[in-house]
Amino acid sequence: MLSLNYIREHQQEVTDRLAIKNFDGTGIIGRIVSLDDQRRETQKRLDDLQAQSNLLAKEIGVLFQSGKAAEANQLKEKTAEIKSASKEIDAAFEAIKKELDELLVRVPNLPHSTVPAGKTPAENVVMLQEGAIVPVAPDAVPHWDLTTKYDLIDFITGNKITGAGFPLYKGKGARLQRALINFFLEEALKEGYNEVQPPYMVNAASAYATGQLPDKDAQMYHVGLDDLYLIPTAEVPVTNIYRDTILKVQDLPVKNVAYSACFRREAGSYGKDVRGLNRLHQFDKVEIVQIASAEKSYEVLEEMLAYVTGLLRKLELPFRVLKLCGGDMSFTSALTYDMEVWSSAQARWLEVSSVSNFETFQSNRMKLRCKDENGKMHIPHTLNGSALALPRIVAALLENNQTPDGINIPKVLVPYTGFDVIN
RNA sequence: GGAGAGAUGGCAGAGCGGUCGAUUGCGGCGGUCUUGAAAACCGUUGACCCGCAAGGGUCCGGGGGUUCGAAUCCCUCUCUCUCCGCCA
Repeated sequence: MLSLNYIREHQQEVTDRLAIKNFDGTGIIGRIVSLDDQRRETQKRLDDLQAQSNLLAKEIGVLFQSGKAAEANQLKEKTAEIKSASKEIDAAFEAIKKELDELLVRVPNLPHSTVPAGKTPAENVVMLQEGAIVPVAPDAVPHWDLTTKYDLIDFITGNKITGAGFPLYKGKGARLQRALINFFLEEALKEGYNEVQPPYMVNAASAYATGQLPDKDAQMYHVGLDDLYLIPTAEVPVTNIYRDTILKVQDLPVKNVAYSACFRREAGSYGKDVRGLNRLHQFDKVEIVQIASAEKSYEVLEEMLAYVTGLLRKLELPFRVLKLCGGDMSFTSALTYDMEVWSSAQARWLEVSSVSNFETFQSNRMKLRCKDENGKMHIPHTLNGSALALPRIVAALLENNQTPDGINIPKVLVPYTGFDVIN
């Protein structure tokens, strides 16, 4: 979330920048500032009463100990008055704080100054496009036919076991998944990331901290009996490692990588978007997460971007990099790059990665801070990116590499798959 | 799932109704000594909120209660440990 002080001191700027994200902040920002004014004033009154009461309690203690019970009892009456007065003010104080918190967590992050305005994905800016988009043979088929032809993925049985969006990977399909996960993890290790295996369910506090709650609660699966959420991405548990912690500034940047299954309800999706592997309720992803100093975070973002595009090159996939426009950015992000690969048989771009800088938005929510050599506190920036999400990579690999004799596996993956062709 | 014990500062660990934000040890930081280091010795060392400051307030797992006053008493939740049961 945004810091209250920043909102107070830059009301107009905040409202203007939120507008780039298509968020109308005119009402809510004013309300937040006025609530904060009330909060400060109420707290002052409460603190003063409390100070009086503390003083009296001490006096009473001294009187009792020196045997002056009558005087002590006289003072007690005074404290009763203070008590009932502070009770009322305290109730008001709590109500103010509650409303303030509820509003504050609903304000999106501010977009970086370079974020282009725009309302729809069509207004995202193409930063880079690489790899030849070679037209495939006229008889090329989309991946959902290839997975059936080579018995790689059984959507029907997945449907029976669970429902739509929960595919069953089989044989070389399953092995290809495992190979990709290993490849992505090994590459991240070479890049200096520390591997972690996080829980796949998180509590509400964690989901709030990274910004999935309260904004996107309908996107997550919720386990009602235990009040836990299935993770929509490893970002949630991995970033929450650092919730309520104080890092040393010299330990930055912190670089973690995690493989996890991801679960998303994807309510409202339909049509060609959900065909085959294009959009699933359960999918696999390797996620990189960094915590960096405010000064370095945009360098780190570029470095993460370069790392992800490097993976796509190694997989020999044509790709492009988009800088998201305000309207297409997530609630939490200050700047996001999306990576898309070309899916030849569908003749469309598929998003396979999204790398973002959240600046202090998540750090503020989760009370993540770092201390410098002089003991001064700073708020570090959090960043993350998919490196990479599997299903659409698989879709593109299958479609782009299909030949009449089978599907060729990129050289770099062969040590991981143990086979170089699917036929 | 059953029985018991516990949750205090970076860590260990006192405190069990009043001057305790908290003894002490370790660790960290600064210094003395030393050619340098170690050892020894001295000092220092939590976070948050309001305030220009002085200062005030809050925090001893979370929430609630008793009391003039709670780290200390009561209730409740969560978590941890030990034993038993079950089990990948």
